[in-house]
Parts: sequence; C-alpha cells; structure tokens
Amino acid sequence: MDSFAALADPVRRALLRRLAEGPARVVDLAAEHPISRPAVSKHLRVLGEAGLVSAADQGRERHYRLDRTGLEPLTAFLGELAAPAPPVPERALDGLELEVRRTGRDRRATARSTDHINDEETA
Amino acid sequence: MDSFAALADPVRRALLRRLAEGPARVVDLAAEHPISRPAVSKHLRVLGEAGLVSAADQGRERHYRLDRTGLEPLTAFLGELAAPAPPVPERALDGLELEVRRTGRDRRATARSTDHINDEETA
DNA sequence: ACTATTAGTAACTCATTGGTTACCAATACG
DNA sequence: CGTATTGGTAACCAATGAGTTACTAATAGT
Repeated sequence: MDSFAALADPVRRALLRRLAEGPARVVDLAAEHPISRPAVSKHLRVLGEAGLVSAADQGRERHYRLDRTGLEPLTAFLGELAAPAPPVPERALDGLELEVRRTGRDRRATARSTDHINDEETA
Repeated sequence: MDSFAALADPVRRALLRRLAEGPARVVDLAAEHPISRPAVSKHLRVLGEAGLVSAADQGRERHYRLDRTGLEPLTAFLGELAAPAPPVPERALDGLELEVRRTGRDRRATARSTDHINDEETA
C-alpha cells in the first residue's frame, strides 16, 4: 500500500499524530484508540510498508516511531500540483513550501536538508 | 469523501496532475485515461466533494479546474506531523557545555570559537 | 519452571470502492 | 426540426479494506 492509501484512513492518521509525539508500543496505541490490538498491528504494518513508521525491537516489546521520510511522496505530489511558472506563487503554495522546510529542519542539520530522504534502508 | 481518501486513488491523482496544467472537460479527461467517461465523472465528483476541483458550466460543456484550496487539510496534517520544537536540542547542550568550560578557563578565546553555536539561524 | 505480557497471523464478515454498460437530460448544430 | 455531443445517474459486479475473535510465538518476571 502506498503512502497515499496509507494516509487515507483516519485511524492511521491518528496513529501517526500520536507517534509524532514520541515512540510507542502496540498495546499503548491500542489503549489510546477505540480499536483492537490486532487492528492496530495491521495499521502499523501498512504504515511500515509505506515508510511512514519504523520499529525497533526491545526484548518482547516493539517500539514504533514516526518515520518522516515516508512523507516524501506527499510533498512531491504537492509540488507537482504547484502552478507551472507563476511569477507570484499563490498562498496555498506558500504554505506548502513552509511545510517542506519545517519537516526537513527537525533532522537538526539545516544545511543538508535533503539527506533524510535516503537515510534508512528499505523495509 | 475527505481529501485524503480522494488522493488515495492513483487515477484521481493523475486527474489532478492533468488539471494542474489547465482546465478540461470530462470527455477530454476520459480520452487521456484508460477508463470510461462515467468513471471519470465519478472521480470528478469525489474530487469536487473534497474541494480539490471546481466546475464551470459553459453551455452543454462543463469545464473542470484544479482547486488548490482543497489541499489545505493535507498541508495542515503535514504540519501536525512536524516535530514539536525540542525544548533543549542536543547540539545546544554540547555547545553549552563547551562554553561553560571555556568561559571558566579563558574568557577572551570564547568570542571567536563559539560562533558556530548560532550559525544555524543564518540559513 | 511457570505464568503473564507483548505482538503477529489466520480466518472470517461486512461495507465500501472502482469499474462497467445502459439510460436520460440538455445543449449545439446541420 | 432532428441528430449528434456532452455529461450525469442507475444498476450491477468484482475486489479490497477494516474490523473482529481465536490462536501461536517469544520474552520477562516470580
């Protein structure tokens, strides 16, 4: 399932918002959302395939965390939808540009803002 | 159907990319894509409900065009997924520690050698 | 060694979606 | 007029998706 389809589900978006606050285990996420644990597990698998989350095993626990590299297709698509060559970009595009800069900044190296695209192996 | 679900379909994304180039009628879009005209019509309806396209009637023709305001939920969501500004970034701490040691030892050397602490703001 | 906890998978159900063909309404045009 | 063009809707079908319960595997803790 690609990033777009992965983001189509409101539960998965909620999970991502939650993971943006910090890593969590499956049981935690299931406790915070009105669905069963296997359902959360399946959502996390989808998000993992889309490159939106990554997991780290710690003993019997598995800690999931947000992987922002999976958002690249989204920002790329928004870029494609930008007006071809307007001398004065529209307001929506201003917001988009701001957003791209902001997601890149949290890697704490503003200078190399494109490194994060390939910084992890494919799942 | 919300914006996210609307963008989950690759055909709809292709339609939006096409409309980013300029307005088009249903027959045009159907000719450019490997699906029937009613299918295009249904996709356009979904995109319209999501606020991603708007239509203008001209006689018996209906001209669809991209409506970028429908992208706002997308950019908003990306904003929610941006890392909250870390209260105390690691690098700042490293710099602070260095600073403390140097200040205690030699005050004059400090001015020059700590320039890098703030150089991120210049980007 | 035994039990509780954590997490994934299997099998199933139900609803939704994306596509089709057939049909209808409205406008342009000879 | 009558006809072709344009576009939406209806009815239907196959595939997919999101959820459930039940089961299994592995690790932690006593």
